Amino acid sequence: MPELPEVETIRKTLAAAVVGRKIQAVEVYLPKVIHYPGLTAFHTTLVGREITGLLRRGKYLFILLSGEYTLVIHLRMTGQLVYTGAKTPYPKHTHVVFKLDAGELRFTDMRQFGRMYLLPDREARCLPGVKLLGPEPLSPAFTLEWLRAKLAGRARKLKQLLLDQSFIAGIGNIYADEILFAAGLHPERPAHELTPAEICVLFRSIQAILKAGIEAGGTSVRDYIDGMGNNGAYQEKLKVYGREGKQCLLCGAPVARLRLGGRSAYFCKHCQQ
DNA sequence: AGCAACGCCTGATAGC
DNA sequence: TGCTATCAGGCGTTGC
Repeated sequence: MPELPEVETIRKTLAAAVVGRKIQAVEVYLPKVIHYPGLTAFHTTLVGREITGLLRRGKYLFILLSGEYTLVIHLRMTGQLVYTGAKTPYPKHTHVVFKLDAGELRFTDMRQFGRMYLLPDREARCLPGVKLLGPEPLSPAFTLEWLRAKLAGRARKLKQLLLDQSFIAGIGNIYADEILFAAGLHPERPAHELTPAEICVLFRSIQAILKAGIEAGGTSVRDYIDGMGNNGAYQEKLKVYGREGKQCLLCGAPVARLRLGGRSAYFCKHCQQ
């Protein structure tokens, strides 16, 4: 599932292929993907525009277009955005195709959760899901002091706080588990219980794990591929996610799993007290 | 306000 | 073999 490192990898790999390309036609096979505007406006607004850049905010991808328009895309669980030659047959679950002056940009999504919004630049930043995002964990806005202040007085469990996009932007289930393992912190620890030293380790772990994920080109554990259709490599570095019952790579104890807010949390009972 | 539960979706897998 | 139940989980919505 595309989290911050995956969306960042898609952004980088796609930018090399599509920036400077012109949109010549758009095909929509699953209209509900287009959340705004209506289908007719979606087509007429896009055709003829040039892709001028790609930005990422949290798990959102912003495709910047000439004339100050932005196509905002959220891939949710199984969305894929791939640049390919026009002759390649459409894979299953291809829902939107942007025909460019060279090649095509295709959106496929098995579970149909992904969404697109086409808006003037100013309004794109005001989308409810975007406006409410917390700080970018790899930006200067994210500091140890900020984290310390935000954790104080929060009774929530650490894992659920890390997954809250209005707290910090871009962390999903896989990296949340890996971050907490790297920090040696139990996923159910109430946020306000952390000592200054633990907050410092958590802060460093958030940045280190996300950076490592980006350097590896993301985690291809199920559906994720980058903008050129290639797998990432971080799945080979996962320490706890998806490893229930297997030996902890630090202490050898079996990796445990518990359910938190309807999703799995993998952790080591010995290393994360 | 803060937080938990639910619905959306298809395919892989487990169990009978 | 073939059926059904369960699970994967981000996020907008709803309700406590």
